[in-house]
Amino acid sequence: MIKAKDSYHHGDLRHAIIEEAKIWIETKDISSLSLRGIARRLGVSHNAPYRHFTDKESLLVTIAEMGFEKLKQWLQQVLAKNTLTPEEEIKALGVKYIEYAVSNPAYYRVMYSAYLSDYQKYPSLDKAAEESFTILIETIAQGQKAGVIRAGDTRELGYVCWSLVHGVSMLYLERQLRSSTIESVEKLAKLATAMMIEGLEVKQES
Amino acid sequence: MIKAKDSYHHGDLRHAIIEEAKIWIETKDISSLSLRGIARRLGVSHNAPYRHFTDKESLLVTIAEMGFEKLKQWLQQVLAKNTLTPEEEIKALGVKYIEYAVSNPAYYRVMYSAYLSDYQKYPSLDKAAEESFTILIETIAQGQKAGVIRAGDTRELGYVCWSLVHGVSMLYLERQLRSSTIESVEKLAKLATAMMIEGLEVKQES
DNA sequence: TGGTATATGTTGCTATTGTCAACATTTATC
DNA sequence: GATAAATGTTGACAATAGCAACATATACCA
Repeated sequence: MIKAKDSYHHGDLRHAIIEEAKIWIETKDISSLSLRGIARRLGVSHNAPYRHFTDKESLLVTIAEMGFEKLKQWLQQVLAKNTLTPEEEIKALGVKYIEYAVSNPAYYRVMYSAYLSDYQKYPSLDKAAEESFTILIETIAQGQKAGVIRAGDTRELGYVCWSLVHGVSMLYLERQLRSSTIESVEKLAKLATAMMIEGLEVKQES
Repeated sequence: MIKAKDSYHHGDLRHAIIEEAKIWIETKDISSLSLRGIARRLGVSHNAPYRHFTDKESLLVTIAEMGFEKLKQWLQQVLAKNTLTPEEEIKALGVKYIEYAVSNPAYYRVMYSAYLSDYQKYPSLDKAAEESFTILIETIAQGQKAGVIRAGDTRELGYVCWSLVHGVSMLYLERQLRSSTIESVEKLAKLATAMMIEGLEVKQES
């Protein structure tokens, strides 16, 4: 979205900056992202972005927050079905999580890219991240209450699940999984979550 | 290691640069790393590092390679015991992997920090990464041969294990696991690998 | 309707960085 | 001991983040 040549005001610069940043991060990478570069592409002056974001980091924080918001929505879609057992739900959440990361690489990279290691500095970002994690935690807790998921610190079990899907997502996005396609990640996601569930289930005495 | 004030040559600048970079990445973060900053701290001119590294990326590549070398050594220590069952071995590899990441944050961050997404560009780095992964793969393959680990694409099973331990490592290093200490990660590592093994084991008919 | 405050954009500046080229000094080699 | 190679320095340029001062459009209010 380039500024109309003759108008002084862009009209929706804030939004345009965010979109352009997402495209940049998706097609190039986050480390090369520059506010001036974005401004140039949008046909505005090099300082125009500073009217909408106090600095580069604040743009990234905004994008990360949007990303967590969207992730939360994706995960909530899984729960909305309301026809799944707790185990199926956890599995479906895991698969959905990876699908989200694969489908929204720019968001996911910003959310977890070490550029924002200090989440504490941004309470609203911290809250957004925690809220999407809470969806998983509560589902696990329900499974525990129903007696189908192993007892133990719910948050810790949640960390294990989260680590798994985060690992798959990151390794895929950073191209560490050799010659992997979207389809093969999808397959990997199903395998990984299926295996994880076995570790989560209550064991029968044999 | 600062240069002796009166000597023209540093003596071991290449090594000093690497060490300084590791300290920087450990105490600050990778995105703020600068060659000029390192040179300044070492008391040499801003261009001295270019006699040892063609550019900033090549320094990072060197560090990443060293990191994979060291990781390989850590993992091989587990196999060296030679007293474990395949399942125990896989579990121990997972725990060791996370211990490595936690104990060598600078290495681990450089190895997986998205600054080097193009591993293909650096064959020796690519090779080093693949070699440490191979240790896991071969252990899983042995377990499959022994009939204790589930059948299936060995590499894919390896990806699942790797994703899990990578996820734990990254989330810890990027401070996403709230109020977690080294001890709590250690505990998390054991739980995660124990759960993973249950997903890997061959199922008895019940 | 007109006038002023506010939001939004621009221009120009400084400091920092990566990197190149040219030059200096030391060390190695024959 | 002379010359080549390795290592370090100085000085440049371009790009970037971000500040300050200024310009223009828009919103709002009497």
